[in-house]
Parts: sequence; structure tokens; C-alpha cells
Amino acid sequence: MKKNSVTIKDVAKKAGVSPSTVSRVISQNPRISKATADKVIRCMKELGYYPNAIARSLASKKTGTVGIIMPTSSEDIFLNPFFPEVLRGIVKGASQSGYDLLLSTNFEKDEELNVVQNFIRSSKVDGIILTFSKVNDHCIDFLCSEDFPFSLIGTPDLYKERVNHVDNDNFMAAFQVTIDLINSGRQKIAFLAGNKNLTVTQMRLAGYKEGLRNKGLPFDENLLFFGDFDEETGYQYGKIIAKLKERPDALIVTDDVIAFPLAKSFQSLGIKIPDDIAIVSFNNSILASLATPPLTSIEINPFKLGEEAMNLVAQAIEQGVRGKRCVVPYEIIKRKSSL
Amino acid sequence: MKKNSVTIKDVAKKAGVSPSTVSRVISQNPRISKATADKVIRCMKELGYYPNAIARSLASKKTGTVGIIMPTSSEDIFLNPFFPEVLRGIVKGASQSGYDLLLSTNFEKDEELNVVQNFIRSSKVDGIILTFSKVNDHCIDFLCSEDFPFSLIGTPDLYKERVNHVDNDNFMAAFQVTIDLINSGRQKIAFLAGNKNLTVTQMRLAGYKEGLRNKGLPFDENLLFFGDFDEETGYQYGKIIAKLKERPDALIVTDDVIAFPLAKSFQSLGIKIPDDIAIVSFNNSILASLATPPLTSIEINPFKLGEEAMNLVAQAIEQGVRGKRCVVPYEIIKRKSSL
DNA sequence: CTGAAAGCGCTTACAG
DNA sequence: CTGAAAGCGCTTACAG
Repeated sequence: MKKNSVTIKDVAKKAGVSPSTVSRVISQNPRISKATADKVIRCMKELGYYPNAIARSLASKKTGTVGIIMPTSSEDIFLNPFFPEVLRGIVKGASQSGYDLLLSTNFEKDEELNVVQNFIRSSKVDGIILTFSKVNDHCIDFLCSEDFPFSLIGTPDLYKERVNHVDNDNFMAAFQVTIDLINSGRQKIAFLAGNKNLTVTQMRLAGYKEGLRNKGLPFDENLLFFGDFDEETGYQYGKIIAKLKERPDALIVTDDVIAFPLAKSFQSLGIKIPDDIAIVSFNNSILASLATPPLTSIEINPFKLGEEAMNLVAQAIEQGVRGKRCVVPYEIIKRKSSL
Repeated sequence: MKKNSVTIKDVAKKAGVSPSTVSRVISQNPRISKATADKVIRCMKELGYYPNAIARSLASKKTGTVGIIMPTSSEDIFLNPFFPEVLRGIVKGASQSGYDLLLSTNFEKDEELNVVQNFIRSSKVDGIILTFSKVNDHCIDFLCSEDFPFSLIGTPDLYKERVNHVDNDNFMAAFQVTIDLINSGRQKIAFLAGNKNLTVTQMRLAGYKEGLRNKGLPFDENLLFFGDFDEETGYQYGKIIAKLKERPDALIVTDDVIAFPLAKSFQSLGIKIPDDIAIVSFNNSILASLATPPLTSIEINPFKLGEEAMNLVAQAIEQGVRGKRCVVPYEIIKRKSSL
């Protein structure tokens, strides 16, 4: 706050016009004459003038900023490359549409709603991106009730017709993978799902069940497992599944971070992949390609999810778009673990 | 921008005081009587009043926001867990000190300076965190010349006495690891460093050289390699080093992301780890523990680096602190790859 | 195409 | 301990 004391008034004086005119030049109002605009622009340069974003925001009631709500960062959720990739995508979208990005600073659990309310009530943002999708999410309730522009990564369990969201077709992905495994001769397909409260878990589970049904296989609750997205989950279920009396001959895992240590655990117990058990995983992170054997994994394009989420908020802010769904294609990357 | 039309004036009217008084209650000015404060607070609640952050910023010339400069996110740099972890640490620090976080949206290469200048000139932030440390960084030049509050993760190559920064003792870490390898009987220690333009590369290289010197081993330029922080680098150097006529019997690698595929590559070529060649790596990411054999790796505590960086900017902003250096301890996590 | 004026919602010396 | 007034640096109807 020193140099920056060059204001619109200084420019106006130097250019011999009114502050209004300078303002119009800044906002590229087309009704200003070329000659005047040029003169003003020259004066701005000479004075080293830069518009004060805060003042603009206050007067125009637009911040040009989008708030990003991340999961509680006290958890190790960032260890999974999903969120970093989403963030990269958001950054790309923002750099194209010219928005600034305000990061949620919720460190404690379940603080998301507070952050959302704070962002909105203190007028810090024009829109919000929710980077993950919980069942029964109070943030969604709140944002909908305020009709505040936002977009969601994932699929909402409620208000579908009002929530802008971007997602993979997780139902289809799980369905297809299940079918593929059965077609290649597998009979007992287990499913290691993630956190029950995430809508993605529900969608994939539904696709898995439908795949079994479609192929005339029974759904066996004993072959369904839930767990956190971490190494430990993988090791633990590795042991558990290995000891099963009627061991499955295929396993769909909801994340590479789980599948990698799980595969490792299997192998240390003498279980061969894919001969004894095939493994298919989600997210296609670096872990999938580095595993031994490399893991078949579903690329869900988190970068694209982030980019589209940013585009969606922008549309929500600028054009009042609501309830738009955007589907990002997934891709099954076949590797040795399921061949 | 609808409900939010409750302003400080409405509260003042309802409470029968002046706007100035309400303002002082908001900022918890101690010179307000308890009775008045209570009354005002009650009115704020009844009206659902929340202070407008933008207006506060304009009037007070403080934004309460810190800008975070990340590497160009068009690169895959986020794949490395280092930056996500740093970010988590920054978020923790910010949630404690009450700052908001504005994320850089530089997507194209070498745009960092533009982002920094934009943040400052348009008065969007009170301070800045540079999350990485390049040699000859123009951002540092600019920030120093403006005497703008900022902190750096890493060690600056210039202006040390003016730059707040937080870093591991990378010289010592590389030195110690080199010595350890030599003490355990290794004779030819190779070093696979990262990007030459990063100061961390320089520090580790210096430590490595000093380790050799200290033990009376010659520095051999043919055992020094540079590369990007990615999988490909690992595979390529795996092949190259395997083919070397006089192959090293130990290798220090500047990142697990490189070391993991490199180790894999060695093994596919029949080179045994650690028997034929010991490997020590940096960053202790999930890859280090998941590798076969697990990799000895140096935990550099990126979370802590981020947290301290946030504390440092806060001190720079609030107390004018400059040139403070903060060292975050590293820890050598010994695993099978170097035993 | 341009200007004068009011206003965005706060803060902060100054005065009492 | 509290208030009146000026001001932060812009934008935007309104008027011409």
C-alpha cells in the first residue's frame, strides 16, 4: 500500500477526462471513443496505474473470485492424486475465464458448511465449487436455498434438477468393468468400495450390482467391502480376502491407493495376479502403472472434472445456469492385472 | 447479493448507536462498553448481519488474504505429493491465523511474476507465499524491491538477509546420506539430482560433494545426473546407469517418483537392490514404502514447510519481519533399499 | 461519447 | 466510551 496510491483520479486528471471515463476505459466499455481510450491508456501506463480490485468489487458487487471447497485437509486426502489433479483443472479453467480462486481453509472435520457460509455472507466470492459429493450434503442444501451460483464435482443425491454438476458415469464404469470380468471367465467378483457417504461409492456399487444381475450372477454381501482411501485399507483387506474360504477370483477396487498395497499383500501370501484373482481399480494414478503387475485401472480424468466444474460455475455466475449436468468420459486402461 | 443487504447502518439504527460503534464492535475494539457491545451483537444476530469483507478491506487497506504461488500447473508437478502436502500445511496455518488463501492461476509457464504483480498491484493480498525456490527468481527480486511481505519455501540464492524462508537443511541431508552410504561400505556413489534451476538441487549437490570430500572419495562428474521429477526420468536413467561400464554401487535420488521406476528398471535388468546397488531417495512419499524393496527415503516434512511458510508471511505482514530463516528437520527413514 | 453525483459498506482519526 | 464526518477507490444510472 504505497506505490499503489495512483488512483483513477490521478489518471483522469492527467488525461484531462473524468474518472467515469477512465473507469469505462478500464472496463472496456465500447461507448468510449478510440482517441479518448488511447489517451487514457497511455496515461495509465505512464503513471503505473493498476485498478484496485477491492474497490471495483465493492462498487460493482462482483468479486471475480470463485471459492473452492476441498475436503477437510487434516485428512490425508491430498495424498491421493485425485484432488491435486482436480485443482489443476480448476486452475486451468480459472486462468481461461479470468477468475481468481479462493481456497477453503477448513482444517477441522465437517467445517465445510461454515466455510461456504463465510465465503458467501462476507461477499468474498461470486460462486463456489464443491470438489466432492457427500450424501446428504448440507452445503448443497444451503447453496440451493440461497440460489447461490455453484457447481459440484460428482453427482448430487438430491436437487439434481437444480445443481450444476460434473461427473463420470460411475454407474456405467462399474457396470462395464463387472461385465468385462465376467465375460473373461471370472465367476466371483468382489467389490471393495470406498466411503459409504460418498455418492460415487453408491453409483459404483449400483453399477456393480447391475452388472452381476445382467449376467445372472447373485449379489453376495460377503463380497462387498467398504474402507477408507488409504494404504492401510489395502493391506488389511488383502489379508482378509486372502483368508476367505470361498475366495473371489476377481476384485474391483475403488482406488489405486487401496489396490496397490492390496495386490502387494496378495502376492506376499502367494496369491497370483491375475491367475488366482484379477484386479481392476479406479483412478489410474501413477500407482496403477507402477504396480507389479501393472493394474488395470479406470481413468476418470480428474483434471477434466476440475476444468468443467470451473466452467460450470462461471456459467452459473454469468448466465444463471442451474441444474446442468456435464459428463466427463472415463476410460478403462487395461493392464496385466486383469488379463 | 440479496440477503446481504443488511449493513452496518441497519444494525446501528436497530441498536440505537452510530455505525462507528458497530464497526468497533465488529473489530472487537476494547474501548467499547460491555453493555453496548452486547446490545450490538444481539442486534447483529437478530438481523442476520455479517460484515462485508470487501468493504472492510477497502476501508482498512487490509485484505486478510495471502496469495499462494504454485508452479505452473500445466506441468504434472501436482502428481508429486510434495505440493499437495505443502498446500495442506499452508491451509492449516491459515486456518489458525485466520487468513484467506488466494491461489495463483498461472497455467502457462513462467507466468509467476505476472501473477505476483497482479496480486499486489490490484491489492488483492496482504502477503505472498512462494512455494518453490528457483535460482535467479524474478519474483523474489520484485517482492524485495517492493518490500512486500512474503515467505519462500526453500532457500533463496540471493537476498538471504531480506527473505523470510523455510527449508530443510538439504545440504546436511545429502551430506549425511552420502556419508552413511560410504560408511556402510559403498565406494561409488552416484547422484541423480533434479532440475538444475532449483536451489534445492544445488544444496543437495553441494552436500553430496562435501560428503565425498569428507570421506576422501573423488567427485566424478560421470556419476552426476540431472532430470525432471517424473516416472520417465526414472526409467531412462535406470537403463543408462545399468549399462555403465563402471556401475555405481549406490545411488542417491532426489525424489521417490524417480527412484521407484528406476528401481523397477534395475530389477528388470537383473540388478539387485541393495546388493548390487543401494538406493536412497528423498521425500518419503507413499511410493517409497510401496516399492519393492521399500526405499530408504528422507522425510522432508512438506506439511510442516507449508505451515511454517504461512506463519512466516503472517509475521511479515503483522510485524514487518524480514530475512527470518526457519529450518524444518528432515528424517532419514531407513528401509531395505540401502541396508 | 462524456461528466457530475451518488453510492458500494465499511474504518478511522478527530473531537468530546 | 461514543459520534459525526471524511474517505477508501471504484462503478453506474442519469443526464446531456
